[in-house]
Amino acid sequence: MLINIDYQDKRPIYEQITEKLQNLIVKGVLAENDKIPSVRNMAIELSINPNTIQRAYQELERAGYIYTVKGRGNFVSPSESWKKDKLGEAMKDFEEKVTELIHLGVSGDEMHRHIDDVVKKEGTNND
Amino acid sequence: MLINIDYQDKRPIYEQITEKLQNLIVKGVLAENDKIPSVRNMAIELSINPNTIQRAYQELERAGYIYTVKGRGNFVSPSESWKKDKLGEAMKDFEEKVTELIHLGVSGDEMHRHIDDVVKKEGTNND
DNA sequence: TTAAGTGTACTAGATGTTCTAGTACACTTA
DNA sequence: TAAGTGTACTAGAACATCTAGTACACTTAA
Repeated sequence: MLINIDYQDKRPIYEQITEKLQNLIVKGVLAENDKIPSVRNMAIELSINPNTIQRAYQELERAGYIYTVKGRGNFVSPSESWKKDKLGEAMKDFEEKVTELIHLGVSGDEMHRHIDDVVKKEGTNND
Repeated sequence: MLINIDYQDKRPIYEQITEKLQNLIVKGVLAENDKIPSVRNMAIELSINPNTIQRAYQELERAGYIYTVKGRGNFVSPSESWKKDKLGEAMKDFEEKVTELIHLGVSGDEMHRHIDDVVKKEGTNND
């Protein structure tokens, strides 16, 4: 089971699928040009309507994370097509969070320490 | 006009109001025990239904940002009642963003520099 | 006491989104 | 040709959002 749906989550199903596949791609779990499950297979696997999967795949294609070949299936795009956008977004979110933490009284030093912790943890886990 | 509504925004109106008032409180624009506009006044000011404002205020009260006195109005809660929760949330989001940036190939040093930039900028602007 | 302003609760209905259901068609591959 | 694929369309159920209107209890000040 590649992904799973949280029915407690208030967000629409297609958005959950979009986000989870995006994460798998960004984190490298799904490699470039990997084939992802077909609309129909994924629908059966998750017990939801194929149209809902299709919508998720359309969003992913629009955002550059996958590309579609009619009659063959959907495949993971090379990172060049999404990395730049994703990086811009993530950097903006990052700065917003830093601003928020400052207003909540967190010092720059404390944030520096947290970053080092995460870097150390992530460095040992993967890649 | 304390806040304004973005009708292009896909999120519901009551959520926009909740978020914007939350920001005003966190950033200290609205001080502790300040009275915020009444449900009816805010509804007139924003040209929307009073019920929608009421819902936003209910969310804010539930989250501890304001307190309600029947017959008198709504007031900004002292920061003790929300600061801890908000800090926990913000710290979790922060670490998630750091993780994401690592996967996108951003180094810890680069993040450190960004933090210092934001700290410098925010330090000169307010408080 | 009275009037104005406040929060709260409720019903009803319009609107838009999400999701399902079903069907159909064009393409690729074996 | 058959199986598997993406795509497009209509129709309707279910749900959340928002508006509209009404009513009631409370606080404050005239």
